[in-house]
Amino acid sequence: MPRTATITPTEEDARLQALGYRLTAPRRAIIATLREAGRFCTATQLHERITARDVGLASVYRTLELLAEVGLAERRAEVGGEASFLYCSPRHHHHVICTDCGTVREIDAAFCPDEAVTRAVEAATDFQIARHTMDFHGLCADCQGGG
Amino acid sequence: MPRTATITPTEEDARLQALGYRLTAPRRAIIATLREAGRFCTATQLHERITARDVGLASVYRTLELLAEVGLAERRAEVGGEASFLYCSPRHHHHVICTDCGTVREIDAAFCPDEAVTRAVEAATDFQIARHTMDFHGLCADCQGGG
DNA sequence: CGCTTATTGACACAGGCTCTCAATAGCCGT
DNA sequence: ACGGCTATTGAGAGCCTGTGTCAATAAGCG
Ligand SMILES: [Mn+2]
Ligand SMILES: [Mn+2]
Ligand SMILES: [Zn+2]
Ligand SMILES: [Zn+2]
Repeated sequence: MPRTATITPTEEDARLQALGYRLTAPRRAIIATLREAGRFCTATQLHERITARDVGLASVYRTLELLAEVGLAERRAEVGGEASFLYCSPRHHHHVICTDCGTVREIDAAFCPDEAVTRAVEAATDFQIARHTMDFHGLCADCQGGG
Repeated sequence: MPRTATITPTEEDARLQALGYRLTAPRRAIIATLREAGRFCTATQLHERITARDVGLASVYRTLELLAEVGLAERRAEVGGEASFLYCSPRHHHHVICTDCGTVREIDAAFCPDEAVTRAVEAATDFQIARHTMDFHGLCADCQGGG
């Protein structure tokens, strides 16, 4: 029996480690906070939100940069010049984004465009398609009620 | 017969005008340059590229902001904090983006996800889907040859 | 062809993001 | 478990993108 609660490394943590990056407390905090947010977050927002430990703002930026590089986060341009980041699970997936409250939910590859579509695009463009993105925008269940 | 070459307002120019915005020389230059680039461009890049007239950098920023607002451009976050803009035609369309040289080509709505897919996403998520985005990434014809 | 006023360009300025560097803490080998 | 190597961190200075201000200009309209 484990004496103390074993800190189970999440799947994302493991991925970072596999790529040779050190699994540090600040990184864990940032990743967890971003994942639990379930929406696009700015570095400042995450920095304010992390309370368990004193994480420097520069480290938040550095980690977000790293996550985007590795594919665990998606960077988006925000009006006002401040970038936003969304947590992305390691698996291929797509997004459903609420246009009202900003909530994001992942949907799995079952909804991917048919292989035939990709072939058709290749035929029409002479591109050699390697990957795709697809997002759906609309109102989440909570935001459909009120005006 | 026209004595001088009539400057035909492009479809985008007309759209701006219809929305009550004035069709100025700087705006035309910026739009034309962005459209002809056929790729994501930063404000600085566009500013350097516009030679026909002396356009202020602030005006480039303002126009790009306007275009994004109206739907004639798509804003993207770039590594390094500088935002990039891609010209987007007024019609609904999707993108094929070269992962090597950055060239972007539009493909039309014929490749849209089937209506049934959108319905399935709605059923799976309880969202009310209003619109979607879909981009394909791969190598353009020119970039497939060499390594 | 003038009048009205949206738009421009220059420049000052704000704030997001990065760089530097000494201190800290993962990770590995023992 | 312990110690060493070095990636990583946090603080703060500094850079650079992007915005606000304002007088001058020009688009649109009668
Ligand atoms: Mn995702
Ligand atoms: Mn487009
Ligand atoms: Zn919502
Ligand atoms: Zn290419």
